[in-house]
Amino acid sequence: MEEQYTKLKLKNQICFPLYLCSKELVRKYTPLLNELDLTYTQYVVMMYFWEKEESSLKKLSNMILLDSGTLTPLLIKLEEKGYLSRNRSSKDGRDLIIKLTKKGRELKDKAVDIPDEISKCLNLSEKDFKSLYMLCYKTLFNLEREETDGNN
Amino acid sequence: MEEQYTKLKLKNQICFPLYLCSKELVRKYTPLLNELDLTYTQYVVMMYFWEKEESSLKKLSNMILLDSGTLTPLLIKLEEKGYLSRNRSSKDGRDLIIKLTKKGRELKDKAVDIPDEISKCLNLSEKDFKSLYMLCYKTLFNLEREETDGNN
DNA sequence: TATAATTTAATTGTATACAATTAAATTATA
DNA sequence: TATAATTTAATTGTATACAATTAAATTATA
Repeated sequence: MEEQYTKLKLKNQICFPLYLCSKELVRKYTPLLNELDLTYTQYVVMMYFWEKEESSLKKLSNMILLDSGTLTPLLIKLEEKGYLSRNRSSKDGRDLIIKLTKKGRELKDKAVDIPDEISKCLNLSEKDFKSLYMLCYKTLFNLEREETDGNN
Repeated sequence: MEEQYTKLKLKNQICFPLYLCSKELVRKYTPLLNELDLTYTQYVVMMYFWEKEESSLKKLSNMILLDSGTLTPLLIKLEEKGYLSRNRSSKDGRDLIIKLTKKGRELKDKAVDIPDEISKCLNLSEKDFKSLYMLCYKTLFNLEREETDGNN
């Protein structure tokens, strides 16, 4: 008859292992990223710019799902480290244009071994890796869809 | 020949969707938990105590993988809200014994619908839910195993 | 048994993360 | 065209999260 509380048990939550997984994985990155003087979120931003070279804050924000409240101070730090530049768009004075600097581009070479190091810690089969990957994106898609869905 | 940087692309990271998934799922909880005057982490702690009624900080810490630096201020807040009590163990003065209060126990009834609300947002099939669940715990196990493994 | 080593929680300092608000610039419209 | 609405980034305030350190209590050992 305790049935009504079953769903509240920690072991029945998906959020809990997801949260732990993400948190502990980020923690694995920390010692590797310390050598590049980056935090995990800064690393995500740098990965974005290693691919894109240049982007507005808005585009970055939409891609990595972090708002200006998080990104503005973080980007200022990356600018201070010399990895990025921040300038207003001449076309639209509201937009902030962020560019990878030479120093930022060079950092990529120092980061190149990190994915393999992490893979070793993860120790997942190709099949499991792909399943987890797909399920995360599927879940993310479902969660984001609700956002714009309105109230149905 | 760009091969060496392939693994650094955001779309090839598992950490990134995991991190987004966890973050966005936590964000789904926020409006529901606001009604109970809880944050997500506070909710996790309360779920733990709804099952256990009583625990030391050490046991809680081992279970939810958060250290005293995070938990001490959080538990103080939950104590101030009247959901938990905090007292030193009489057996071992280093241990902190945390107990669910009557008010904390009553909060459980207000939380009982949250799991279903979240399930709706997640919108995963039984099969996908179970896969994601297992993969998260498997990954978590692998990540934690490394911790005690030493350096092999 | 006195001291060293260990264990446990608390504290300190830094870095997100985000809701809510503010400020500036642009676009839409009366 | 002047004003209202919208868009964008920055700011403010609160709450984690964690590494490193400190302080108190207990346990191990010389």
